[in-house]
Formats: sequence, structure tokens, C-alpha cells
Amino acid sequence: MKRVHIGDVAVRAGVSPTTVSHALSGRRPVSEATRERILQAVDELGYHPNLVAKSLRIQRTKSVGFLVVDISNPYYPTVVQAVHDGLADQGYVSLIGITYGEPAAEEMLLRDMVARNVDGIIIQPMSLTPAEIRRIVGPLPLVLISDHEGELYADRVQTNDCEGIAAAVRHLSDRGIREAGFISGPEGRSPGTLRLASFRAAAQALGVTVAEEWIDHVPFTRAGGLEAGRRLLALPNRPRAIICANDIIAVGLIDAAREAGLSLPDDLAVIGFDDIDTANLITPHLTTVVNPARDVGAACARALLRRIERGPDEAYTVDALPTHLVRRDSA
Amino acid sequence: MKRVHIGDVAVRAGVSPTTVSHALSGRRPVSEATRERILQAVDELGYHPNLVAKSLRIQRTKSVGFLVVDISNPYYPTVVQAVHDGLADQGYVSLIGITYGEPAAEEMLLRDMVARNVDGIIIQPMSLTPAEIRRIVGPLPLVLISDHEGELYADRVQTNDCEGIAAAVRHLSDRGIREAGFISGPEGRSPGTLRLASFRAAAQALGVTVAEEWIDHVPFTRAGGLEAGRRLLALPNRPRAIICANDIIAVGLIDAAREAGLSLPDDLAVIGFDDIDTANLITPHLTTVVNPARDVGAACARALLRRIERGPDEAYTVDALPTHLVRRDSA
DNA sequence: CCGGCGATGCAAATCGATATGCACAACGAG
DNA sequence: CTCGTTGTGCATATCGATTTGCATCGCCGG
Repeated sequence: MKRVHIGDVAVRAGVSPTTVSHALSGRRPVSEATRERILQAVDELGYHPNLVAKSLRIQRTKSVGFLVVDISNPYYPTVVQAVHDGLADQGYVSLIGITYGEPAAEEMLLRDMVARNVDGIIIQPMSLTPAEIRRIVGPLPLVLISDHEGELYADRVQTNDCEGIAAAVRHLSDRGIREAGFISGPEGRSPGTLRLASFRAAAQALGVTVAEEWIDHVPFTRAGGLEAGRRLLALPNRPRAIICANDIIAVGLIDAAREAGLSLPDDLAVIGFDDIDTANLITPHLTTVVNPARDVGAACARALLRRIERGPDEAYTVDALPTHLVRRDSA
Repeated sequence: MKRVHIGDVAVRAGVSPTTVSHALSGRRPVSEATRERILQAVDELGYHPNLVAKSLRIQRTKSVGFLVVDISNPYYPTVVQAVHDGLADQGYVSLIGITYGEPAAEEMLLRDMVARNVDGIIIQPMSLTPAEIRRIVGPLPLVLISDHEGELYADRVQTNDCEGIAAAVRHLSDRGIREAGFISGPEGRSPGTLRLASFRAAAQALGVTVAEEWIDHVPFTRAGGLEAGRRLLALPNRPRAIICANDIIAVGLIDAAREAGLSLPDDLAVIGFDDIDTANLITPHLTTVVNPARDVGAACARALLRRIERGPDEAYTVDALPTHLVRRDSA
């Protein structure tokens, strides 16, 4: 019951391994008759080439590393699925790594992927800078899911969070709300930071007041949202509206609002970010900024494949995907 | 900027590649002095062994294939995460494949994993039988997430759906409901089939009536639940309660109930299965059977590691995880 | 009849690591 | 003094594929 090698096929077809290889790859002509015999032998023996050996020889593995922050956040599975679908047709398989946003894990997983000779890497960096990542992976095709400003060290797929947030603030403003807070993600390189900055800018532009004590940083979890919500809602001069850096936090905030006996959207307006499936399942249905997860995943797959095909010399590309506000019942 | 090989290290340290390998693996003694030099060279050059070459030689890849049905169902990311976490400490990485329950995809992905020389495979089979899978993967360590009865062709992790469903029916019965329907998944080898059977058995045992027209089969999606819900709720003699084969279907059913202007749980009791995060976010909070996704994933990782360690001769194991009902507001 | 060319197939090198056999030195015991 | 043992390091085979260089054969034109 041992695995069958190319040599076994060769013996059965009465030719050399070389000829079998040529017959299967078509890189050199093989007479119709022997090709026939070889294909039959392949069939009878159930031969499938050992891809590890093949990879070592041709220096490509038809695999890509995909480093995701936290797959328990429903936003990510959608991205993973889109990436998987985009790569699967081309015969690529994804090695997934979960970083939990920790620098040590991020670096370790990156090195491991490189050592495994993946053909490319997709990562949403949380702790490492693009420059650091590039240094670790060398010239490998690399796609960053990141809004990080500054020099380009890799192809980048980003979402135009700014316009979505602006639309959210405008929506509040249109409804006559002149004061708003913001619950962001962990401080540092998280997407929350940029969304917070966009929020500040939009609020200023529209003359919406934001007190410093209405701003909070918590992990991207429901518990984080609950905690921040309790804090903000207990304030003597609490804001009339709160925008959250993602939907999960918003869910926690709604928990806190319910605890406090507030009714949405009148006592408090809540706006989330991402538009995960759950968003229009909860009560009240969550008004949120649509983060096009499928498009992000598909764009990553496309960008990576293009980079793999075209080589490292072509200029890096940036693919900025639009976001927009979807109005439901929470604001 | 080329990758650095073991030979480069050897040159720099003034020894042969063999000695470098021995120094790093410790499989043969190397004098303290030369080991020192070698480690320094490794450090200076930033050498990381090429795992593809290593894999080819030692015939192990430290990777496992994980074939999941549909990662957009929130139940699965949790399983994926638990598997990942369980394997990551041991240095394994998972190649994920999404089968969408299609036989062709299932078979193709299995063959691909085998060709890639993964050290083991975890799969929730939807179309292929255990025997067929075993034939494809040969003697490879294999863990099935499956309630499929019959001969054991691999280690198996299963959930005791029967007891959870029984608890659900008992709950309905206790509340005086004597008629119930069931919305199952696709016909065939899906987990829905077994849950339906458990439902029938429990209903019979407790004297709960179930008319054949109260049973439906739909895909495991919200749209499926909506569709089936419309059908069942339009019936002249519609059931007082409906149990669903998973939570997503239950969400769709609740959509349908809302459309029909029914109030839960009084006009209609709804019970789901899985207890995804969303379950206690929606209104009404979903009464459901808890499917311990994390435990399932962890058990799979454990079973696979044990099989990898102990070899193919040890008897196959079955790990049956308990399920239980959690009562909330929908029933 | 000879030289050249295309078609066909094989031997051997290669990818980058690990593992085995062997050489050589130093050293202690008999 | 010899023999065996231990420590140390190198040359070489190996994993299973692809690919290059070379040999052979048949065929055709000159």
C-alpha cells in the first residue's frame, strides 16, 4: 500500500521516468503510442505526483500563506472564503495562520510561511510595520490588507473607511445630533486608529462636538464594547451618539445601552462598522458602515496572483475599495 | 538577496553542510567550539532551513489538511480556530479547503492534500462515505467529523445530537406543545438527516405529533429557512413548534414568522441547533441546542495528533461530545 | 551513399535538506 | 605496543520529482 512514484509508472509502461514526466507535462514531444501506454499505467496505478518533490524542483509550491487576525470575528471568515475561492481555481491552497494581533505570533507565522516556500503571503498587519514585514519575507509576493499610510512596501488592498465614517457622521448631523463619541479598537496599528482619525476629521468638518472623554479604546470584542459602553454611558454628560470601530463592539455597546435602560435610537444613536451578517439580525437592526469583505478577499487574491505572475519588478499597486453607510434602526 | 542555504552557512563557519545539520539537529555530537561558530553563522546570515527540502527528505510536512463545508456558517470558524490553536503549538499549519458539500470538490481537495503530503486530514464529509474517503487518502491519519453510523474507517469526533434534540422535544412537551415540525438540511449525508431522525424518535417517545408535511429539507442557509418557513407556516394546519437543523435556518424561519405576523414563542415556538454567537443576539433570543464547536475542533486536533504519533495500527477511536439545550426566548 | 535534421527516449544533474558509512585522531586499558 | 573506543568531521546516498545534454533511429535531399 505504498505511494506510487513516477518510477513505478515508468516500469509499468516500459519507459524511463523522464519520458513519463514529458508525457504528463507535454514539455517535450512523446509519441502517441507511448503516451497512451503511460497514461494507462498512470490510471491503473492511481499515480499522483508528489507535490513536495515537485515543489522542491520547480521552486513553486502553489500555496499561499494567509495571516488573519482573529477568525472568530465574523468579518474574517468572509474574507477567508473570498481569498480561498479566488485562489482555488488556479490550484492554490491557503495555509492559514491566526495571529491574534500579537507581534510574536505575526513574526513567527511569517517566518514559517517563508520557510515553507509559499508562493505569496496575504496579511493584515496589526503589530508589524510594512517595512518590517517586507524585511522578513524578502522579495516574496506580498499583499497587505492595511490602511497604513506612507511608503509602499507591497501591494495593498484597503477600504476607504474615511468616506464611510464621514457618511455616518453626516447622517447623525442630518438627524440633528451635534455630539458624538467613538469606541475604537486597541491603540496602535489597528484599523480602529484610522477610523477614529476619520471620525475626528468628519466631526470637525461638520461641526459635531466630540469631547475627549467620549473616546475609548477597547479590544475588538463584544465584551470590549460592553465595558466601554458602561463607562461612556455613565458619564454625567454622555454623548447622544456613539460610532464604533466595528460591529462587534457596537453589539456590546447595545448591551450596555439596554442595561442602562436607554432606548435606541432616540436616547442613544449607535453606528457600527463592517456590516457583519449579525448586524441586521439584532434588535434594533444596526446602522453601520459596509465593509465589503468579499471584495477585499477577492481583491487580495487578484493582487497576489498578478504579482506572482508578473514578478517583483513591477510597481506596487493600491486597491482602495469604497465603503458606504447602510441606515437601519439603531441610528 | 537570494535565500541562504545550509551550504552558505557551512562555508561561513568553515565546516561541511553535514556538520551544520548535526549541530542544529543535535542528532550527532558536535564540538562546542564549532557549534558556536555554526550558530553564529546561522545568526549572521539569517538562515532558516527550507522546509520543502526537509519535508521531502524526512517524509513529514508538519501540515494538515482541514476540509470544511462552508466557512460562511458561523459555526465553522470556531471549529477552524480551535483546530488551528490545537495544532499550532506543535508546529503544524493547516491547509484549509472549502468543499461546499460538493462531492467533486471534496474528492479533488482530498487528492490534492494527499499529493501535498500532509501529515493528516480532518474532514467533515458531506457527500463521500468514510470508506470512499479512506480509499482516497490511503493509510494517512484521518479524523472525521461525522455522526455517520457503521464501520469505523478512521478516528471520529462526533456530537451527541440525539440527546440535545431529545431535550428540545422534551422542552416543547413540558410546555404543553404536542405538535412539532422540523426543517432539516439537504437530503443525504448531512448532519441534518441524523438530527431529523433523532427528532422523530424523541417525538414518538414523548407522544408528540409530527405530520409528514411539517418536515422540510432546505440548504443550511437563512434563505433556506425563510423559504421552508413560508411553506410550513402557510399550511392550514401548521405546527405549533418547529425545530431547525441549525441556527441559520432558524433565523430564516423567524424571518418567515415575522412576515406572517406570528409572535414567538406563543404562536410559534422555534428551536435551533448549534448556538452560534448570533443566537442570543436576535430577537427573540433563540432557544437552541448547544453544539460545542470549540470542543469539537480541539478534539479533532487531539485525535489527529495522537494518530500521527501512534501510527496507523492502533484501533480507531470515537470521541462523542455532549450537546444540551439552552432555553432562551424563542421556545 | 552520405550528411543533416527531426523525432524519440534515456542517463544524469538538480532542487536543499537529512542520514549513513567511513576516515582519522586522541586516549585509555590490557 | 596494540587494540578498541570515543569524539569529530566529511563524502556520499537519499527523498521524488523536473530538466538538460546526449545518443539513436529513420527519413530525406543532394
